[in-house]
Amino acid sequence: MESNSLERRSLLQELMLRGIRITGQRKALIETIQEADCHVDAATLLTLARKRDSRINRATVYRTLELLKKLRLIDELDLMHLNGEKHFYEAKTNIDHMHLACFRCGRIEEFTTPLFERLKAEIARQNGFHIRVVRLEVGGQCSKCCALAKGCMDCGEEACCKASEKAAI
Amino acid sequence: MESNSLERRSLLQELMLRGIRITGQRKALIETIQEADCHVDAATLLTLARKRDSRINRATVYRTLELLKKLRLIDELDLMHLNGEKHFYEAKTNIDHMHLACFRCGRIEEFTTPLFERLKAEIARQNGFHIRVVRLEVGGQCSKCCALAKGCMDCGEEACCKASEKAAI
DNA sequence: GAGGAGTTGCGACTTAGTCGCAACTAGTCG
DNA sequence: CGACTAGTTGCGACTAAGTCGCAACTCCTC
Repeated sequence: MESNSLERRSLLQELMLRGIRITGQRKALIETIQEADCHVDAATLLTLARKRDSRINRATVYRTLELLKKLRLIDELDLMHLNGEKHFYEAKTNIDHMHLACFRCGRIEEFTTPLFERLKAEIARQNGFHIRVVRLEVGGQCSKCCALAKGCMDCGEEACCKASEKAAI
Repeated sequence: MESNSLERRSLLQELMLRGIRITGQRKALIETIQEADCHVDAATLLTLARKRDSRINRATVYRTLELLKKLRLIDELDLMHLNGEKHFYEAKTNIDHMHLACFRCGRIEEFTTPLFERLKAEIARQNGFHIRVVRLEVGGQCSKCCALAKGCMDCGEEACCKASEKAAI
């Protein structure tokens, strides 16, 4: 049975299943990541998690993120450096998805298509590569901004969104 | 006519065509990027470029990379943070390609397939998104390392490469 | 060859992320 | 229950990537 919506797993449960020690700090951090409505960076995560457990230290944030990354429970993103050099984190979803970052309004869209899975399969097959993590990030201009600007910001005057429509046929 | 090999353009020529001033520093940096046989990070780029023009300053490296990125003449990569937090740069190719980073031996493979272009087209069409940059990075274990290790490092004892083969059918 | 817009070097600064070590604690075992 | 200990944390100092303002310089045009 397939679902089109992205499901995120319960990180805490996964940790316990793997026999990893649950500390107050880890609990607070994980809950913060899971209940955040958007992608959080390390600094924001620290601030938010401190509301749950004021003891949390910056080093613990990085160490916990490292742990969760290694266990493949979270994904690390750059979001095309829309907001400087920081990294963003999100709980992994049942199927991989890509991120579309609008350089104009800064909005991040998540998108998934069966083609992505097919592409991954082809990568694995053609290169004999065992895939552990995939990161597909797209930067450009979202549909709303294209409509607003009647074309694309970075191409100057030209209505280059039309070109991309053509290319999509 | 399609070619399967990745062609990189002459960055210097592109700059001139766009009426951008060619300075000694920019020339040295661009030549360094184009003649590097692998992906270079900012610090390495500085060191290498100084062999051509000793005046070059660190700030100029970052400013030039920024310029080339904005003009879409180079791509910026993380290579899955295989080597810490630095970014890597390469001259854009005629068709987009993805990077496969082996967590075991550290090798970077470049890979291209028509499926990637189809995926980009689908992203553009389904979301009305005008794509400016795409970055697809894959981390895992390359075929050589899978063969050597008779399975996959990060899955422990299990021969998880077989699982990925199965998934690729 | 002169003029000026654009570029650069310098150096101080910011911010992300790391590390060693002593103190603490979650979970286990008796 | 209470003690034990491997694993985790806080602290604080550190590294490394990247940025910025400003004065000096230089590429390009005329």
